[in-house]
Amino acid sequence: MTNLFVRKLGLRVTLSEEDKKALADATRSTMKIAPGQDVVSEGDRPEFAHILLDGFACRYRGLEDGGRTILAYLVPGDGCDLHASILPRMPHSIAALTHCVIAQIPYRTIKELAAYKPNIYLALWWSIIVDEAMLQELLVGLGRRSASKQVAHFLCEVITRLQAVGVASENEARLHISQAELADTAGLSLMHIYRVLADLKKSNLIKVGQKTIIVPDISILKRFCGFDPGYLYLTDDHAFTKSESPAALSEATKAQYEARFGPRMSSTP
Amino acid sequence: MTNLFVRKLGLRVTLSEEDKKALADATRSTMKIAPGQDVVSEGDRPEFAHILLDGFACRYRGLEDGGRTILAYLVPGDGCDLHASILPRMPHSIAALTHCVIAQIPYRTIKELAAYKPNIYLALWWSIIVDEAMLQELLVGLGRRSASKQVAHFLCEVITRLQAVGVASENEARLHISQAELADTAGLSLMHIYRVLADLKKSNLIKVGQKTIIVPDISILKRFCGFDPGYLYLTDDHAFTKSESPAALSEATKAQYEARFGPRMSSTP
DNA sequence: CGCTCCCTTGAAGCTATTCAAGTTGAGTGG
DNA sequence: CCACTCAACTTGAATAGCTTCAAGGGAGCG
Repeated sequence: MTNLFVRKLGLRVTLSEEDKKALADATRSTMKIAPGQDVVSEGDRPEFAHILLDGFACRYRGLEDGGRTILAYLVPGDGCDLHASILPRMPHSIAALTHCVIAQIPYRTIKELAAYKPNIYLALWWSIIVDEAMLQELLVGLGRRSASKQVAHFLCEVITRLQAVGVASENEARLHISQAELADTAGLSLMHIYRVLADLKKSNLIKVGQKTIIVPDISILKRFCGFDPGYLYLTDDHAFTKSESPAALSEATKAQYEARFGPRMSSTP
Repeated sequence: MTNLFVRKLGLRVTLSEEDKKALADATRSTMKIAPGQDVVSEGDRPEFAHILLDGFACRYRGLEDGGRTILAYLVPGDGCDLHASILPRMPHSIAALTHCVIAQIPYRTIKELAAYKPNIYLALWWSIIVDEAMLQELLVGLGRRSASKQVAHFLCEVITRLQAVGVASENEARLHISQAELADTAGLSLMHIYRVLADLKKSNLIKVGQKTIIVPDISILKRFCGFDPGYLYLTDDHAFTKSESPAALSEATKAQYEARFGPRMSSTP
């Protein structure tokens, strides 16, 4: 019944069985996307939110010169465009990097869930915040870290997120990312990425194959680039938020809502 | 009664008089911050949201080596940390760059406003989205644009945002930013920023003074770097969102929810 | 008047890009 | 199963872009 999306949201907010069921229901209708295909394209009018249930995808912006900048990688359980519903058109595209299974949810449903289920509202809020935090981390690294540490840091981030949903093992990880994709992410040229990867390979931090990067020992890579996963909020450091909010807020919000708009049922006699 | 914060939120969502009053009330208590001082520091426990009502500030992350990366500039009317309430501690600092007037709002109040007032909820949502969009734009530029266009683009963004709240004129703009601050934003060295600015100066696109950059003709600068302000959502391109959402949402959502999950009140007899 | 912070200047050196070939590997059709 | 093809990876050399180091000048502030 529960899928990776539900599991991921549940990492940061305590969801009731009812919440979980509602989310699982909403993500029931899925579709398959082939590698390289767009799930959503820049300029589309947003109607459905997309949830990546299996595979590996990215959020990117096309550029005038034909290139692209990858803004984020999406791992199973991630929302692709959860918070775009109020926009007149999509500001970025989503592309599948491997074979993907994707659930579609009409934005109406998202809005309903957010409006009536405070825990889900909170969980969605978390997901925006973490998205923004990842962007910030990328930005900080881009300016300040050396290219090889930046690439290593990025790999650590993706691996950590994969581990959080149970898709990567503790020690070794294998990512299906091409060097061209990495170049589009880091804002470096393909050539330079190649040389950076060659260095990392020489230091035995990674192994490289066709569209594949293998990290034999993740903890060593983390030490190399000083990776601190705090900004992903995948652990229970923020537990006080978890305990403070869900039950308390849901009752309070309900009461507040009714105070303002009148009782729900009785308003339509 | 209405201040720049209210005005700014009102750019993207139609606020009722009641909404405006509530927001104006919430931002009544203000404080002054001297240039260079932190308004909020990394690691603080979030209790109050801060709104910049006058002056110029930035959001930044400190680095191990003593440097910093500036993640965003804040202009009058901007929220500094509106959406951080659920975090256990602040992931970044806010610093005043000039003399600033700042309003404090307890996060409880924000949550209440968001819960009771759908328009305010929407307006806050917009502000997160635009924050993220600005980060994305920075990231795209950092990788792909030449240093001088990147700096020019950044200047255009800040000026456009100042114009939106009526703090900058149509033609000329004067920004109180030091070259060191620009360097921390663009992830470039101070020297290089200097040379980039020297180039822009030579092309008569800007004038440079002490902690001051003057743009004599903004439209020329925009043309130079191909600035498209769409991502700031300051115009009425997205007007359909404005009219569709506020009132409609609450009624429609209510009905939809009940159609889907059954009546609420009667489920607990 | 002297201090400090900021902007200005020059030169040397490293980092990343560009251009121009090659090589390898996976998938395809004969 | 083998040749063919295309995409991805590999290599080297030349160049542009950015950084670092070092040092001098000018504006504002006490």
